[in-house]
Amino acid sequence: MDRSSSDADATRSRRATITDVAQLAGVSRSAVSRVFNAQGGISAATEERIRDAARKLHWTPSATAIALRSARSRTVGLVLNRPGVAKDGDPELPSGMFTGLEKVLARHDFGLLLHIATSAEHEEQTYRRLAEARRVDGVVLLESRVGDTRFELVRRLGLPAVLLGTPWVEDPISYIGHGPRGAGMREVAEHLLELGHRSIAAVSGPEDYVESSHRDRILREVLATGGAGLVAHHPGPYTPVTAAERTRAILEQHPEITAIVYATDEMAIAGMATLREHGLRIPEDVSVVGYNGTDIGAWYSPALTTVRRDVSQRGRAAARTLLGLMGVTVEASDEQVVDPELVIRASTAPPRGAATATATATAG
Amino acid sequence: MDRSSSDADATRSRRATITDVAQLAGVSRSAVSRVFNAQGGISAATEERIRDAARKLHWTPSATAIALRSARSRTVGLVLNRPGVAKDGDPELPSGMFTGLEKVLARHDFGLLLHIATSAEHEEQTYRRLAEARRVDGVVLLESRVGDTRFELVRRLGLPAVLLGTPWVEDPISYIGHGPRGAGMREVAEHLLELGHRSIAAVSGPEDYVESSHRDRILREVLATGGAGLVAHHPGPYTPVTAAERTRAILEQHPEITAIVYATDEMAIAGMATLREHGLRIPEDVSVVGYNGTDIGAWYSPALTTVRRDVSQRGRAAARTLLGLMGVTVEASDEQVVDPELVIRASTAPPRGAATATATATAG
DNA sequence: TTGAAAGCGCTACCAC
DNA sequence: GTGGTAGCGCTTTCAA
Repeated sequence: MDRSSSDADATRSRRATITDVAQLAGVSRSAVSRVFNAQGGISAATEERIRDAARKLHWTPSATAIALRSARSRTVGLVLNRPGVAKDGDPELPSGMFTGLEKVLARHDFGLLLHIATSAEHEEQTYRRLAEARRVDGVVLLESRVGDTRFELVRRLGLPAVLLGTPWVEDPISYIGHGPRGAGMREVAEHLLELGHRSIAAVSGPEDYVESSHRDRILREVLATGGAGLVAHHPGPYTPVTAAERTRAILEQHPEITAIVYATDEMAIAGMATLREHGLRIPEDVSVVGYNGTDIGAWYSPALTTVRRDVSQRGRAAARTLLGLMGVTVEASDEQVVDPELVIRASTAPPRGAATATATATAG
Repeated sequence: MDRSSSDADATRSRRATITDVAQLAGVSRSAVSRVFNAQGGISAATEERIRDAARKLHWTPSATAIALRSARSRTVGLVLNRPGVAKDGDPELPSGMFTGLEKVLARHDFGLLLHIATSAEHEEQTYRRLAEARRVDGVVLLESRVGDTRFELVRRLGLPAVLLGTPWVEDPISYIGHGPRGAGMREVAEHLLELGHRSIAAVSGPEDYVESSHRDRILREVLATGGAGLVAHHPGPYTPVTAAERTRAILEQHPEITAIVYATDEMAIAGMATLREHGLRIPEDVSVVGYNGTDIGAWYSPALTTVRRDVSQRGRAAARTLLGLMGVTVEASDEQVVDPELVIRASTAPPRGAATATATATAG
């Protein structure tokens, strides 16, 4: 092969760099840089020539070079802890949240790096690696846990972080809390009280999840205030299978309950199947409430009463906060924080033979 | 503030670089580099000193610097097209797939960069940006469409890519196909035929999705072979709401149908609600089949017959292929490709008054 | 077995 | 307004 003729090819195939653009435009590299960083101090004519050259060469500044130069990767990390992956369970990704996060990050030209850890150690190691290799400028923390060591960890690593949830103890970390009103559980409790329920069970999330235990606490408190009791409380993983098991346990130990509150819609659906197996009708014999409805419960029969949250909005808020922490000037948002909303459908009704408290309670 | 004393602080707080490690170990930077790249040619004693120094300084090579130096970012991009985001629908992320992808990528120290586009143009622009800014070394393409322009695009951009699906036309792109057997639809069709169904409807995915149309084609062919007909075919988006609407349309125009095949479990659940509204019982009056069961259908009443696929495995396969394309030596996998599996549950049964073909058909 | 030095693509400081 | 140049943290010849 003729070596000299391949030169042209090489030149053509190699990705353009700022030097190529400068050359084509007949200016220095600094000039090109200035144009693309909107620093001014370049005449309109020159700028035009430079932009032309860049366009012709399909040139865009190399993210990598900029990252090295500025010591910022313009990337945010997200580590999901999904032990289930090991046995190939289906670790549902909180998609609404991703959407919200990504939307805001992309607008500021930040990328979202996704990692999935399969154990606590693996998780910690992942954060450590991301930080030490300087692959990310900050991280989003999900699923706040009791005894969570991640806040301390990211602090030690010097990694800006935002928690989507509420820390288990007072902590200087930035967070998007689940709100003071029990993330909608107050409304759930009041709804059940109004219907006349007095013996209620909860099939909730893991005990060491801050939000889950917060939801339980509010539920218990509000029920107590209304003269009712949370007579059975079964925390556990967010899986339908175990929800079915826990439902069975409740029916054996507390046949008197007239309503069950589940931690997710999927769990509620599994629970309803179990209730049916035991010959119980919904809502005539037992009322059922889900959580975080992705509308799937609406199609169930009976349609599932649930709590709906705008997780996408929470994602957006987290992204804005994190960008701020990383020193990016982010537009002030006039976005209202939307409270969780109780969606009353057909799976809740007054218990059998209850004095219908509804009439009096609803007045007002 | 005493300027000279702050020097020590600065030294301490600044992240360590390879130079710091070299200095502490009393060697040159090249020596450090060689140790961490397992290039050999370094005496055991020196290596020990270097590793000690690195440990003491918490030093890990900067991913950014390596990226610049090697012109590879060790990152893979994934662009999801979810127009629904605009109206804040819930664009479900194929979580199993992510898990599979990430698992293999992480093992090779590759990151997964997630982007969500809200339109075809936005999508194309995203790929372009990722490529031109050299943020990724390759991309994973999802949801193969008829008339898909992405293969051509990534080729022009010089971006290694793997498609999770089958290209709409013969194309040199690497792909993890949906398999020759109709992604499980052959089994669905045979199952319905055996039960004795002859008038069947399909509420399927978008017409321009390759996999969806492939599934429909196989369904139609196998049914025809068995002397049955796909009398109604309603493609559309993967949303429960429209599935309900399409179910209504089918009932009006083709009251004779005895089975409906849905594109997803969620759509099937919405469809079943609609069937019930019309006073039809499942499976006595109409049999229903879902797809891609995330087990949620198992808890429905009646439990939903569906097709189960190991999407996580497909994700792993895609990651391996892509890594190969990017020049990473990836361990040969002995992982078997698992065929989609028909999961027969309670939502399918012989049609009313059908000669039970089951006995004869199943024999063998 | 080890070190010196060039250079990856870019920005920012300092000249002119 | 514009150009020259040092240097971000690393790898990789080439020499010793």
